[in-house]
Amino acid sequence: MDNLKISKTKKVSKGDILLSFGDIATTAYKVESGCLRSYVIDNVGKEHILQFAPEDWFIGDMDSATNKKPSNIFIDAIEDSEISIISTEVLKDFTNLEKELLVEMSTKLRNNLIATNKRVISLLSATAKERYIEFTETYPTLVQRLPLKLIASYIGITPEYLSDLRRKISKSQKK
Amino acid sequence: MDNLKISKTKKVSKGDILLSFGDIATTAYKVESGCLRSYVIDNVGKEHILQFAPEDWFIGDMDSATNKKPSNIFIDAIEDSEISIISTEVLKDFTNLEKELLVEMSTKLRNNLIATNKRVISLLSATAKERYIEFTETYPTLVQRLPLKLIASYIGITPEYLSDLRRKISKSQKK
DNA sequence: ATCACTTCTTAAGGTATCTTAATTTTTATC
DNA sequence: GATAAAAATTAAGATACCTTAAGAAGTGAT
Repeated sequence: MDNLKISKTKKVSKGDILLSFGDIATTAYKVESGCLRSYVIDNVGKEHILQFAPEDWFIGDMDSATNKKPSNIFIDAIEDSEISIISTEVLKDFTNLEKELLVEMSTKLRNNLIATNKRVISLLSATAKERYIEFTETYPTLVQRLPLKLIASYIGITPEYLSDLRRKISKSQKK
Repeated sequence: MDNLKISKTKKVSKGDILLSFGDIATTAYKVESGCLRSYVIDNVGKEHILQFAPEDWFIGDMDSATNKKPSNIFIDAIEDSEISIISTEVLKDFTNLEKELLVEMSTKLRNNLIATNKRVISLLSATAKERYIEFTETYPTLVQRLPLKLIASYIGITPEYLSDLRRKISKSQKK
């Protein structure tokens, strides 16, 4: 289950930017240790996190890599990390790939799509509080590990409001 | 580009339900004419539309079909439609599929994932007004064709508020 | 054409979530 | 271990969007 062409690993420091708005993505990343994230910056300059990628996760801009167009997102390291670099050549055209790799790709794409669909459902139909609780259940280790403001950005609320929610939640649990 | 096992077509009437909450999905649908939609019902009984499927689109519950678990969604016809029924057996395990089919699947999954990611970005970072304008640009034919309340549900707002937004938008264009 | 039904509009008041800003707590650095 | 820097908390006021409700305008069936 690891047939993607992978370079030897590389170390990056917290804060290092691996992909910027406007770049055309030619590589994606597999995180060996540490944590990366992808995010957009909206019209009013605010960041919104699309993905966290801790150990064993992949991260990249599939749209930019597939369609050779300038990226709308940023990818950076939110912890000192060790990463493998993966060429995204394969994404553009699947016809010449080996069968084994195709099976791996399809499986990853399918699972990613299922997860992303769940996130859409959550954003459409759940309150901020519900989304936060979902996040803690889905990513219990990340909740411990990441600063509150990054979690707030991922679930689509401000850090101030998440702080508030946490207080309310812990208050209601004490009874 | 049409190697999925497809039955002969079937006619369904507006309002017919093809998949209900709690069902385990064993089929997906390709729409030949008309339009289907998928949606969830939230904690307070409100519908949220996940997808519209007009002509030539596929629709189904990939999570339920892949993992053989009860669906969280509904699929129904929002117009009288003609559909082809596709077995979702293939989704569970890709290892035994022909290469050609794998290429087709991967491509569809990749494109779907790119589109779904864009929707997440939009829900996280755009206002209701911006999301509506995006929708009109992305699906100009659907805007004409679908009732306002379904569009509102898709972009994550109430029909009353969308009606308001439309008025404001047309007012600002008249100047 | 008429009646029922659904969709759309409009408006008033309400709520979830945001903004701003000041204070406290935690973390990192020399 | 002191100081600076970053993160988290708290609170007050603001706003985007929702709820409710009532009327208007379409749409379909007889």
